[in-house]
Amino acid sequence: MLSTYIRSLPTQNVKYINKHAILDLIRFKPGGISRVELAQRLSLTRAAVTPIVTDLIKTGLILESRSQSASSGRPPILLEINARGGFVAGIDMGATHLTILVANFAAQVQAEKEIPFDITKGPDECISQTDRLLREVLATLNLDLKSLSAIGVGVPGPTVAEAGMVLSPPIMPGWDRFPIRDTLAKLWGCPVSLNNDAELGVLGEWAYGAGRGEENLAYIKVGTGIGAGLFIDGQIYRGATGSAGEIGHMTIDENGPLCTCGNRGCLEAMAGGKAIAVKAREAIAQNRRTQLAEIRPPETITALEVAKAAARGDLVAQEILTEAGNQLGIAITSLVNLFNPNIVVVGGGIAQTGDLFLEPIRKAVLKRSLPAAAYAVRITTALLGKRSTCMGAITQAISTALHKNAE
Amino acid sequence: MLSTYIRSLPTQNVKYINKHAILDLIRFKPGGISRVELAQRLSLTRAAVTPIVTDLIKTGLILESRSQSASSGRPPILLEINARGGFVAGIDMGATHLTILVANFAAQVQAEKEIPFDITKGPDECISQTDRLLREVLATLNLDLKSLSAIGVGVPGPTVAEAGMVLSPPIMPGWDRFPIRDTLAKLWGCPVSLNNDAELGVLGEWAYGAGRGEENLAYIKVGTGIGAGLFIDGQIYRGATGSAGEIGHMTIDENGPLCTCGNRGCLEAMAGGKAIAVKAREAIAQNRRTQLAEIRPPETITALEVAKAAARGDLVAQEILTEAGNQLGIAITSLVNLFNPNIVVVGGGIAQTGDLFLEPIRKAVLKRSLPAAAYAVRITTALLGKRSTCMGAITQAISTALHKNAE
DNA sequence: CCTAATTTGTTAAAGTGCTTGACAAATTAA
DNA sequence: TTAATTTGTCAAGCACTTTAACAAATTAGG
Repeated sequence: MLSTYIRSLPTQNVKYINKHAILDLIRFKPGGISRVELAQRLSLTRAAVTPIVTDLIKTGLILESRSQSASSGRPPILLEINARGGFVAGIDMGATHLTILVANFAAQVQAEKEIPFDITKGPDECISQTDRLLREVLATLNLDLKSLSAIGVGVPGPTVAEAGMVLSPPIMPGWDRFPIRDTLAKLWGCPVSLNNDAELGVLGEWAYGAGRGEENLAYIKVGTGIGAGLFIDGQIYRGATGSAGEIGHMTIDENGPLCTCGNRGCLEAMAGGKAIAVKAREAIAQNRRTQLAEIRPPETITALEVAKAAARGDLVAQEILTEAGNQLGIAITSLVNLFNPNIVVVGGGIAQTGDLFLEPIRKAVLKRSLPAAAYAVRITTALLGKRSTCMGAITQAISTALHKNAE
Repeated sequence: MLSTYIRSLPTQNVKYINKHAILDLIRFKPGGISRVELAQRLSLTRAAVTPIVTDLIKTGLILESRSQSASSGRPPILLEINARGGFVAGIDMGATHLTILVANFAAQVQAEKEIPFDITKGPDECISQTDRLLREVLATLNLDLKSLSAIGVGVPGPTVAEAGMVLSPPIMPGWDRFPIRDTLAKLWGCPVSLNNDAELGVLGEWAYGAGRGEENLAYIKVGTGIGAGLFIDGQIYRGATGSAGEIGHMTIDENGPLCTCGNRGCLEAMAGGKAIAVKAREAIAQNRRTQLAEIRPPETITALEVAKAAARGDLVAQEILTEAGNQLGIAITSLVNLFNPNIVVVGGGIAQTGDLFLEPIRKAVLKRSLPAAAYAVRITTALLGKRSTCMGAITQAISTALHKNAE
């Protein structure tokens, strides 16, 4: 039992809670769900579900759709989110790229744009660049800002979601305590939510990706930095100060290379995007035979190009990736031992190389984790690819929009 | 928002839920709590609390007690658990020690006994030994098994709480899938709950120890093995298969000493009780000047004696503990970065050395963790000392007893 | 010492929103 | 066509809350 549910139920809220539970169940059930199934899943009676559903239909949030009857008996009426209810935007402000997605309330992507970006240029320039791109994307759909019901934003730093800002971010100079959410909300005139990119990554993969419906999942974002997002029991887990999942500065080798954080042998300094690029340049300097040597000047080599070369069969590139995968595997082992998740989703540009990168991770976990945890965990690449964070932002935004409209 | 509370509220249950929430709030508020405060904390009205409290008093689960009025106005009537409601037992089956506590429903310890123990002797012998000790403890109180309402048991291995057994435990040969809970429940004729010792450790420290009322806490048990228990949002966090918190086999040094699990440089192999004893023997073999050399034969030196010698000022012993603390610090850093807890409670025999062991841990965390997480986390020794696990078992048992009586 | 102010706890009426049980609707099977 | 089956709706009843008024027990102040 160990209840400790210091949680109560004023009757005022019970319809509210049931209504939102029904709404979420409809949202995250692909292909629609009937009233009967809603009742079963929520331990309610059909009679209790009916008026709530009627209410949601009247508000225009959900729609009825016919279904092919599977068994005998009256065929169920399927319920699904009204895609035409409105639009939301999801924005991924990465370290080196800015991605914006516009989707409808059913999370169907309507338009997408990505441009190079430099988060270190600070709030002023970055925000005006983001503003321009958002307007551009909207223009392609003949929409304007007024047609957006909510916007979700992801940034590569530890966020305080309630305050809408980042706190001492290692790779976002100039952004510390800048009121990001409020500035954007004022600029765009609609509700904005701000979250860490890895946190949104888990949310996206949980809602529409590889971790659909899992109870405990971790999302590892391998980019310039390395971060993890944790999802526990239907919620993003943020920890005491919102910095949970900071896997990037886990010590892998006490005598390893110097990290930007001042310590030695951090995961990020050994297997992050920059580290991979550095290793490629070192290989070239050692005159090793690799396609990467053709890139001129060598300073422009990025981790993504190493990944592409590896996919084409370049042995040196493959070796570099395997090594990085192995080191990431050590960190993920710790995560698996501590968190014991159902699934670990690896995302970020490099992860799209697939098994080449994943196999060393799987091997490390199988070798080092407790058997019970190691056999239970599935390790896969992000189903949403580089869109994980954006889709998480969109999930957030749709949450805001739907639950506001449901009152 | 990000509700995703796929949780519903049939009205049948609402009184049930409020009743149990009130009961738990009374349990875990030291010194009693008034109806008004209950109402405030649960967002209910006083009028809703009154009949529930009346009900609990009638059942004999709680009592009213006068309070000195603090401010003007009618003084509140404080409510507390009826200590005379009954008795429970908490049993800590450790690797080398067996501890049994008997307490009343207010978690006040009535009797305690500890004997040397060897979990590797398997279920048959261990259970009959435990049975004997329990009867002994009860005899000192003039009680018998019939007077116990519930019993909580902790074991040093990964448990499946619902099944009441352990799964592939590394240090419990012969116990794999043995129906521990059901065997004991039949033997003793009362409800038994089975949990991992570190999990019960967090629960104990959260309920009555150093982590009282914290939202996120981790308890690190340093004994023969090293394990962590995680407490999140009012609940023990168990993960997908119940093996969350397995910190003992985190890799600290890829080239370190061989661990019983087959890998190299696991935390347990470097900073666990056995590793500390081995280091002490090595120091003696090197003829270093230490009080530990007086122990004959050297094979009998234990980690606890190293800790005692360190407390008396023995420099070699202090050096060994500092080194272990440093290595534990590396692992705790990973935990802090991943979990971002409010507090980390270090327990187990060695931890009682206090700051000598804790300072290197604090230093490592401050140096290596993200500033936001490092400054937020408090690192302390277990307030309940070696009783943490037993008190967790008692907390469990009282939960079972109270919530069953409340229907 | 007495009254006002304040806070706690109780009670009855009203209201919310569930369940129960009966029934209508829409299909397949025979 | 009828029976069986399953889905969805409706009205009555009921559980449990809130609202609002009041009783109780104290302190503060004249």
